[in-house]
Amino acid sequence: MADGRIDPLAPTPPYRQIAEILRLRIESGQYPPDTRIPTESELVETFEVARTTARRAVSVLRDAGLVYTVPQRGTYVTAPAR
Amino acid sequence: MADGRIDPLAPTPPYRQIAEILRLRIESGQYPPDTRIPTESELVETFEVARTTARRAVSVLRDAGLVYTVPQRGTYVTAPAR
DNA sequence: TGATATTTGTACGTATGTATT
DNA sequence: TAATACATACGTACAAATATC
Repeated sequence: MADGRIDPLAPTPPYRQIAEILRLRIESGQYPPDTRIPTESELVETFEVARTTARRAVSVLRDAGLVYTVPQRGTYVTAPAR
Repeated sequence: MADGRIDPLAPTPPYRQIAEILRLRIESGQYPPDTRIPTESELVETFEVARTTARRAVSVLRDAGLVYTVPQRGTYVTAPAR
């Protein structure tokens, strides 16, 4: 599940699969620092999950310090410390 | 809202109010280390909130390291480092 | 000025799975 | 065989702030 799709039946729950996919995109530079990652609605459409699940995936990245969320704006990739 | 009840209309959301109440109980010794705090169902009944909200309150304490959850057992007060 | 759309925040209810007691 | 308890997921609704027209 290296990219694009998740497996709803896999032992790893969808929210973690999505978090992992997004994490890979961040670390690969596909989502550069301070750029916005997909909105919750976009994640819902892309991965065909409920918004709750999409939000939870994002919260994993936020807890990990990989992204930061600006209310009413979006979620952005954390710029590395310099 | 020092104890017992929450205000669903207060600017501080219910899940944070509940977390704060539980935190006060822990820090006051009402819930000693390694004892179990109320179950999700008990929190639902006590504070009259949805289970999701009760879970969320507990997750705040868990993230803060104040409690630890044992799946299928319950959530317990973290013993202080010695 | 006003209306609309977008996006996140919060909360509700419900269902199923899994593990323990 | 229940009953208990947490984990995950679904869908839904409304609020608040922002952006856009």
